[in-house]
Amino acid sequence: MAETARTPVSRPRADGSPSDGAADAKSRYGNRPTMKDVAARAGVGLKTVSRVVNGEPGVTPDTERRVQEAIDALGFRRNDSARVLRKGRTASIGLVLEDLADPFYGPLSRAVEEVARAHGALLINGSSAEDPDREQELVLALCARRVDGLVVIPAGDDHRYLEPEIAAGVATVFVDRPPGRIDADVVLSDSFGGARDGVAHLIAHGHRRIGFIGDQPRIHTAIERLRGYRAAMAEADIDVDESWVSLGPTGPERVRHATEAMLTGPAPVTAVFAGNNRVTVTVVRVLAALPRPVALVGFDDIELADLLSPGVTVVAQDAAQLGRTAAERLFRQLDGASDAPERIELPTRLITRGSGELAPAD
Amino acid sequence: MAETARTPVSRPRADGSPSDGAADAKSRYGNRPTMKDVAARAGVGLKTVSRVVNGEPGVTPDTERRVQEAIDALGFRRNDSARVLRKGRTASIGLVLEDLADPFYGPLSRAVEEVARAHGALLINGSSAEDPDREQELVLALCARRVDGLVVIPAGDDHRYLEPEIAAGVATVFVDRPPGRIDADVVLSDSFGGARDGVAHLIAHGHRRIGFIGDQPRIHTAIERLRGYRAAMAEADIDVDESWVSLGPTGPERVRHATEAMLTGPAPVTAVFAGNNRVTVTVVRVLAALPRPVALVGFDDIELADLLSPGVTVVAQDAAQLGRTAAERLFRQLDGASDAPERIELPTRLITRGSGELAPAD
DNA sequence: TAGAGCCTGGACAACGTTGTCAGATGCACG
DNA sequence: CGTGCATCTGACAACGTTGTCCAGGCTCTA
Repeated sequence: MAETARTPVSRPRADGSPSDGAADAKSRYGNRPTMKDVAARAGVGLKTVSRVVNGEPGVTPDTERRVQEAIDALGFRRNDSARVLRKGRTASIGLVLEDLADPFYGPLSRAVEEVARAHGALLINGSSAEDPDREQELVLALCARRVDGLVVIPAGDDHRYLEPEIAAGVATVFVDRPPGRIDADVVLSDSFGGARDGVAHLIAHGHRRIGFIGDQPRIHTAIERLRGYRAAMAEADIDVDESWVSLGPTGPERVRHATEAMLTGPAPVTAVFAGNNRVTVTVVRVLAALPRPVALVGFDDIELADLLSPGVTVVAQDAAQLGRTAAERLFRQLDGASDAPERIELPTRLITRGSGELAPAD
Repeated sequence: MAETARTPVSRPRADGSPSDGAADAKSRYGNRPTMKDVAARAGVGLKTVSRVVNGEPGVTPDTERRVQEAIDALGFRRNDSARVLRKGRTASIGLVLEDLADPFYGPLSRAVEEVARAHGALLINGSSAEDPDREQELVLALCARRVDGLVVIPAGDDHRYLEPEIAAGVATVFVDRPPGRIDADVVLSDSFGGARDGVAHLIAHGHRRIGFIGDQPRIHTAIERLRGYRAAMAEADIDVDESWVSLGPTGPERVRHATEAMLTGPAPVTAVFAGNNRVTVTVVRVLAALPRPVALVGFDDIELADLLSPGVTVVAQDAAQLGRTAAERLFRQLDGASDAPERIELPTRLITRGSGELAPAD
């Protein structure tokens, strides 16, 4: 399976230097040349090299050429760590999300990256795996790196640990879910409204026994979407049988069981509202194996939803727009705007494809 | 759409300090406390604070408590930029890929992150958008940050620009595609073998006129998969009509036209081999609209492929394993291993779901 | 009780860069 | 030929941290 190439290549450490015991800082980046080295080689002062490297004015073309030659000859590259220490801005921002492998976060992450790039900043990101402790650990690690700003999709519900950081000037924007116990900018999708519209859509197609399967109640969007569900039901004067509602982890097993339970319970549902993309995927699988059709509306769009039969009707949110909006807000903070924290809510969009328009089976 | 919260919050810069003209370094991180400040407040020496912060031995419990109190009171957080400068290791690695929003790269990126996390490193990533210049720009920016190592999914085909960096000790591993004109570790999927198997599968089901739609010929995997296609055809003694082969950008329009062209050409194909996930999705859409069934095997698995009718038969590669292997190899380099560069090729897996087992329509 | 040895704590330099400021150089002009 | 000015250059300190090394106080034993 694994074939080894033959050609050897020059490696660092290949010389006789002691492998690790190097005491004080020497030969640490494999002896990278510094501006001092460049200056010595070019026969100029340190600051002149700095000027050339940073394109500052006040260097004669001839001097500049000499410096440039020395840079090329030595393979010099400016050490941005030192630069950061001196200048105080790192030109990097941190993104903490739940799981990079979740297709919902790919476009969001990419959008944040694009905005960062437009502002000349790099993106450092990490996944919290929906674990509040890990979220905090990650956020604080990013703060220690002195990222200029943070975009956070919170896993926890208490962000007071961020207060000293924000006070110290770390720009912070929350996305997808609001922060807990602190006041900060946040960009959300309209979970409540989206869920209410989706459920109302099912009701409009004749359903009255409608199930709701959502994420863990710890998570803000789960609660909001459930609230939307209840609002739609109440508006239609339908009493919600609590066996129709299930919140919990979004792993396939739990969702499968929950779905099957409400399909076979005392008051079996004729339609299901799925609380997010992961739930939707599992519910689609369960429903596909059933003899009778059950209507479905899912929160979040999913790829290929249009090609299933029936196509999956969804309440779509624009992940890229969420990321873009948050990042832009972040850079506005960094550019010195000191508006009061704002809560921005983006609308959702109902996309009908068939599964939500099925009539009740009974 | 956007409702504004009322509550104001303490902002940095809210004080009377001049907004920007601050000359030399002062009040840059919003006046973050340093170890010196902590030391002064606790009435101890600078180094003692350092010891407490880093959990080094040699501090009496009483002193430690005093220091810890000062830290909490001031909201001190160690400045890792300075630490990096002093220590020479940044405990961060860079990941350059094509597009974070592509579902193929989500799990890969996540796997790299997990390995990095296990080694106490942060992940900085960026998208090259399949542009060689942008790849180089990103890679060099990461090198300037002094990342300890790089995982690169190359967009370009000449990586000599990395030679000085590698020589200077930046660990480097390429993934998914091999580097150009330099020798370095690389972790690949077996594109050739996978494509050959997939096409052979179609041939085994009676197809002889088989189309191949792939990515741009600049991209290594596209070439390898095409080579696999040709190998399978040759093994079955089938002459390839060049109208059956199409390489190019993987946007929906191009792929749609290419597919339609080979379905209606002089020697219309009865089956299509799709060169990657994006191509597959578009081809599925085109084929779904056709009256007669056309067989399809795609490279890369896609979500919900099992729920389409017919299910989509694919040659699956394990993106997470790709990322994990590369990252582990990277950290082995960082731990001082100085093996010769290796080329690791991971096997692919044919997953039959229906679309690849359709008989030829004519 | 004196000496040896251990433990704790702190002064200091260094990491590589950039801002400040003063010195050096060259040129034009009187 | 000397002065004044503008331009170019470099010495130096500082950013916040950690490694080295030594001083002082303590305990323990002979």
